[in-house]
Amino acid sequence: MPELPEVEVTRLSFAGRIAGSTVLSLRMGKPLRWPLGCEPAQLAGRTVRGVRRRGKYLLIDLDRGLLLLHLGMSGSLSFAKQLPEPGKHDHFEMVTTQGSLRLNDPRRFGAVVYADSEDASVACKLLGRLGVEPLSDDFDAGQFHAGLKLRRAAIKQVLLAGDVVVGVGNIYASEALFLAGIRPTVSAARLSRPRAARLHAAIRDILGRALTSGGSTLRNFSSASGEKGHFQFETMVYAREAQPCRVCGKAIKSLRQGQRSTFYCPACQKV
DNA sequence: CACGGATCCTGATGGC
DNA sequence: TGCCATCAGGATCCGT
Repeated sequence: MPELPEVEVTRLSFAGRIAGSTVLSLRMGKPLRWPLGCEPAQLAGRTVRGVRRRGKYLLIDLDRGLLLLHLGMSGSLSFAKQLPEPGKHDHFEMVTTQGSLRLNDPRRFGAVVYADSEDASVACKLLGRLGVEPLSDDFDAGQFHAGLKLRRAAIKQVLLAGDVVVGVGNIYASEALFLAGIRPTVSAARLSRPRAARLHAAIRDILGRALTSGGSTLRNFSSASGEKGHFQFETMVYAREAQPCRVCGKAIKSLRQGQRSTFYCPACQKV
């Protein structure tokens, strides 16, 4: 569910409310993708300084150490002064003096990992290979083009890999490529500079607009304060197979790339 | 070493 | 509240 916009919407929905709190207790449910990496009780008494985002990771800074949270495919957070009784898919909960933060993640592809610092090996392993932040000033069209030139794989898969640019998942990869008029199967290395520049602009545009719309809620995504996203109503190609293109009217097609479905307009998107 | 595939897990959906 | 196959927003690891 969560790509960059959903993760950022989540962050914005609780960062201000949890900042400055003191951790009272931590509870882990069924195993997530990786072990927590410390004894839960060890974190009691620490202060929450704030919440940052890097790619699709949320970084909860403590006065000593930090927690790295990933929502995987099906994760969502809730933060409230009082939360209802935990359900079967609630696998992490941190009670603080200002409220409780809970991860609900049916598929358990998500993760909560403690690191002593961002330089600790666990953190480096998870964050070290991440590409540039697409909504930051560091995301430069020229450098993006140079990065793509080194990759022969299909542009859609290079976007998903996250080592050139982070945060673009399966929905927004299809959407950005539609906006840029680029067929998802084109080799990244073969994109001309102007086409790479169009894609650069399209990624910023699509992620920015999705963020403004509160993200996409396909199944059950909501922010940590329970707000649903509504960008799913604005998609041009994603999950619209056989429906008419909103621009030219031709039927949207789908294909599989690396076990993921891709959607595109055969007329608007050029090889 | 860049790439493609298998893999982790549960739930929803649709065909039979 | 049938059974089975397929698919789902991610990303790491492994073999080539």
